[in-house]
Amino acid sequence: MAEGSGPQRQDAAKAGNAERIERRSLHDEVVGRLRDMILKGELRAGERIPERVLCDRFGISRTPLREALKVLATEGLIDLLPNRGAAVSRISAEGLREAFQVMGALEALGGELACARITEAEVAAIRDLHERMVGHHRAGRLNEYFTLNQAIHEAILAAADNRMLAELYARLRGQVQRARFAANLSESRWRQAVAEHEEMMVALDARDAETLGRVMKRHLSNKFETLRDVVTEDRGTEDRGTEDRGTEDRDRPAR
Amino acid sequence: MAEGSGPQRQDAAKAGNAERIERRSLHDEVVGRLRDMILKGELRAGERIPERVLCDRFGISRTPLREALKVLATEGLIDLLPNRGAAVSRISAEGLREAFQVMGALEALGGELACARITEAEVAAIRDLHERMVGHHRAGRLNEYFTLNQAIHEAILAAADNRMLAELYARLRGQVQRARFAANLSESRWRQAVAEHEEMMVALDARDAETLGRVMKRHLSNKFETLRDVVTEDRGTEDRGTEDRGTEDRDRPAR
DNA sequence: AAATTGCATATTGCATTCAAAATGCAGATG
DNA sequence: CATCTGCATTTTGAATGCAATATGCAATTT
Repeated sequence: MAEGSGPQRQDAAKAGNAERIERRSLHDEVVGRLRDMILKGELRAGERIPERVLCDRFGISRTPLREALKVLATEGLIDLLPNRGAAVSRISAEGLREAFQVMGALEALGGELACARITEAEVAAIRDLHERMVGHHRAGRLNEYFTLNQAIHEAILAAADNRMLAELYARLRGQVQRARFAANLSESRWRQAVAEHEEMMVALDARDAETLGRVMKRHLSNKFETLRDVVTEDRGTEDRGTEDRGTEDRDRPAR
Repeated sequence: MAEGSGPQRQDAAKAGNAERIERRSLHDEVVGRLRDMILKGELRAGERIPERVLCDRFGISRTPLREALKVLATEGLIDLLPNRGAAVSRISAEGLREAFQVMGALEALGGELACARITEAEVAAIRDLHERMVGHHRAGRLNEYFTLNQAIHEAILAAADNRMLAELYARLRGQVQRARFAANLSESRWRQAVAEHEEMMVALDARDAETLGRVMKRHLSNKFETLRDVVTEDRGTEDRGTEDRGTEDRDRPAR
């Protein structure tokens, strides 16, 4: 999507296409792109982001970029230091705790609401996800486990039929996800998590809203406990091979 | 050193701001001002906001204004229509329900967390607020009742010691507040609300987190029920197709 | 006469430009 | 030798200008 040559965007000029023409404005595009970069760890926590660098990278002027930065600051992904530019926000252990508490409440709510509305088919789909997830656990496939784990939570939240809830949850999850706690997960914690998921399935089958909510909340709380041990030093980019520097220094633009 | 004021920043301090150093950037200032205007109803829901008008009103150029609009759009207070400007977002009955569900979960969480951390002095302060609130109820002073009511909820949330929670809650409350449900409150509903607050105090005194959370959640749910009746009566179920038919001056509850 | 089309105007999106603050460095000063 | 001060450079904050899209009106067509 990085047609970085010209600021002009001529999209979908072809006729006969009855589809909706995708006309995202530049700043919207930039918001999405930057958000991805931060969430994927391409921009590390604490890293300063000179406007010029991003302008060059995206091939746009500073105006839409600055608008995008304001949006991301509102979402909490970056910090805007007055007259000193933007920096990828660093999530503290304290902030992590707070986020997990809130996410726990939101998940619990999602579970409760889902119990009231979910269809048999949706439950069946979740059960399928669950069983495949358990299989991955037994086989020790952590990555696949996490993918399905997340899919299950998303499916429950989707069944809750509350856009605002889903949106807030997604935002918090985005912030938390940067901590990358996935890698480290002791066998006992993992077993515990799977056991909690079993409880969740039972409650969901019974449409027991209160129990489901309570279990999910506890589940999140335990998730945080797991994570807290890992974090304390919040830089955990394991899949980016580009870790070279020490703690925090901004890199030279090098252009 | 250089003389103080340049030709820039002509009437940034229009209202006689003799406060701290004007360290706030223009767009920040504008965000706050616009948010207030929307929350206070000076800009009505659905109203289009031409950039030029606001630029003239604030005496600034379009750049910081546009940055502010992006932020407010992220907060959900305005909608940004591509190439067609901004409009104050209209909260639907559906959105209201969703917001109250989420707020209920957040309040419940706040109550639970507060039970674990709150000090005796804080409880005493809340009890004082509560008793004064009950007095206002008995005397039929609705406005004073609402003020203290809000103060109580805020105090509990503050005791929860979770900034993220407080921030999210404040944002949702802002959105909901625009519906102006305060005015109408039947006697029976009012009594019920006070009774729920009594329950809350009991649970808080006992530091019974689970009960407090449950009660607060139910309290919010009932609050929504009250509000829903008012809203549906106010304007018929928010048909989203028609934007402005005779919108000269509707819903000004004249409080 | 109603609907459609073409043009003029207004508004938005983005780029560029200008001003102010911050940062870095060299020289002065104790 | 360490620290402070003044200047130059860099970077951010805000304003203006230009191109593209939308809106409104009038003339034309059926």
